[in-house]
Amino acid sequence: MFTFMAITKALSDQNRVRTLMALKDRELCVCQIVELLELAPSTVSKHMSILATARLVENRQDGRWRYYRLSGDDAPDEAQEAIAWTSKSLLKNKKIQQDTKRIEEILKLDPEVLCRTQNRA
Amino acid sequence: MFTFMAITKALSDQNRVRTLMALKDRELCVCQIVELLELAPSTVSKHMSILATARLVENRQDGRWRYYRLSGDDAPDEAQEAIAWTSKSLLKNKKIQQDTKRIEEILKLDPEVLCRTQNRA
DNA sequence: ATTATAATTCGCCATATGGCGAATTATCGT
DNA sequence: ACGATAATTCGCCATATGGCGAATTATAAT
Repeated sequence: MFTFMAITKALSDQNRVRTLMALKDRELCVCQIVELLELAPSTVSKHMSILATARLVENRQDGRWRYYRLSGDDAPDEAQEAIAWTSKSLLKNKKIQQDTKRIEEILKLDPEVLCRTQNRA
Repeated sequence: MFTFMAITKALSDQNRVRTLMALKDRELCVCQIVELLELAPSTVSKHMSILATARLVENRQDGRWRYYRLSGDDAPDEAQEAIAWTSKSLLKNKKIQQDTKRIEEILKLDPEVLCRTQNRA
């Protein structure tokens, strides 16, 4: 029950769902997600930790960057099925498709340059 | 997106999820759900309206009683799949199984008597 | 070593949410 | 018609949540 509720709570915020869908075909580092959602890095970080606690995403560290990706076979069945259900439900969604296009633009940018401007007060 | 978020928000509360699972094999009137969750009728009513807005449940009126049931084929695919995913995820869950037993007891009681005590201040 | 910087953690604020009881609405039984 | 009553709506309160900026941590580059 705890696992299941962690998943539904994680999915109950639109920005977290957008993030999850953004990770469908690729991994992204935090500053790329910041760019997509247009939120403060601290906010995105909190969102990612909620998604990670629900086992919907995993991450790897590469130097100063941390890359997030959708969880794979090692995640609980509930989480994998949640991802599948979410993907299926939102595949044709307009906002998600817009995000996909936006991500393509973001990926063209140099991450060095992208992050540079975000973390300053 | 709005439809999807309505569903995930509806599922993000444990009492609403318990209610949904309680409706798996039968319809229940509000006072029976009150008895199961041990919440005030007004609280349960609010929960039911959130579930109904998400199209996860439907209801019919029978005199003074209103019976809620899981949505069927007329509900959006997303809702039907949400119900299926939730059921599958929680089928073996202990708390849900306890609820099922409790409901069997509640169904033995006369609804007239059951409701009588609930709505008084 | 020192500086720069990607990400997280912390402290705070505004709003959303879940809970209750009182009041209201609608239906049933007399 | 009138009182009883199942359910909802309303008004309120306490807590949870999502947001930000400042401070902290950890790594990279000089």
